[in-house]
Amino acid sequence: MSITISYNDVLQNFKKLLKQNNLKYTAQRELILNIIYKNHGHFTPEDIYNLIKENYPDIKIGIATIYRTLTLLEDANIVSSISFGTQGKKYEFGLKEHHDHLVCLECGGIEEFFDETIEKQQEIIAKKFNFKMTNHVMKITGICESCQKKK
Amino acid sequence: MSITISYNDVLQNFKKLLKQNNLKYTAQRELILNIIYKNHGHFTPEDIYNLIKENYPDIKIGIATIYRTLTLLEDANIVSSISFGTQGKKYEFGLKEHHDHLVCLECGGIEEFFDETIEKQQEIIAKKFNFKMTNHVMKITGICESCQKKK
DNA sequence: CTGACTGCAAAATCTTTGCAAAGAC
DNA sequence: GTCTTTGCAAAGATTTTGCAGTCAG
Repeated sequence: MSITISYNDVLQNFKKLLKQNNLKYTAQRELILNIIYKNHGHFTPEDIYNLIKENYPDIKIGIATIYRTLTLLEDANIVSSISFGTQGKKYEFGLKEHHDHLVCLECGGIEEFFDETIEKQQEIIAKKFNFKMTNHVMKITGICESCQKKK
Repeated sequence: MSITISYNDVLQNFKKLLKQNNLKYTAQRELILNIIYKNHGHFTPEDIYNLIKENYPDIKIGIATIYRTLTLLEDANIVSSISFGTQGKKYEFGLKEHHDHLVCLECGGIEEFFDETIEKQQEIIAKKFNFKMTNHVMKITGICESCQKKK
């Protein structure tokens, strides 16, 4: 479903990108990327902040840096975000194009899926409206299997 | 594509619903429903607030009432909302189930579409994951036809 | 060195809440 | 009259920004 890229490659790519844009490679930026890459999952900026505080108590970091870095990483198509209305966004490693989400209303868990039919159909729709598609989001909300069983 | 319901029917339905839930029919609630129904389109709470201020200068209303009423109307499945990350939500008349959206990044305009293939595929996916779907959102972002022409 | 980056705290957004006064029934 | 609703302003929650000090290259 998706090609696995080693962290080393990801990091090299990130460094190259920073250099190309006259940006600097810093411990904070690396750490944020590292956390998103290694903890496969979906994180709010606060999640990432807390994870860094817990696991790297020596590193000084502010929440603003998390936001700034996530914006940077998203612009660079290294991470992507999924929005939760008023309750903010969650970020994950990789490009949004590659999959969509099933979001559980009960536990907040997220499952991912990729569906060729939906991908293709989106392109057909965009074409029909002469719409130049740059992105798309598909989110199915409901109750996940394990939360259904709990009851 | 959708059945047209007269405003009178909508209003009667709303009144009945209020009564059933021991809620009161007020000028503010009616006005908010009215605006969403008559101005076919997508509105932020602030849009609605401004429209009321402009068109009904005699009515006193606070932004909190708009939020409270929109929540009420959404719970009652009379209006639905579409989320824009940090930048809040837009509300429109009618149920979300009936269509999805094409959102222009340039002008912020929204076009609606309904696609049978996508609707069905969503159900297939939910079933595959044993996921009890209660709702879904599909949003295609990009540049709309008229904004492409402007350049 | 120089300009980019950072943390901090303050500001900006958007939304919700507490409360006394007003209004629906 | 009773109980809900309202407007207001204050509080929350999340995100962004200004700035002086720090750090990468």
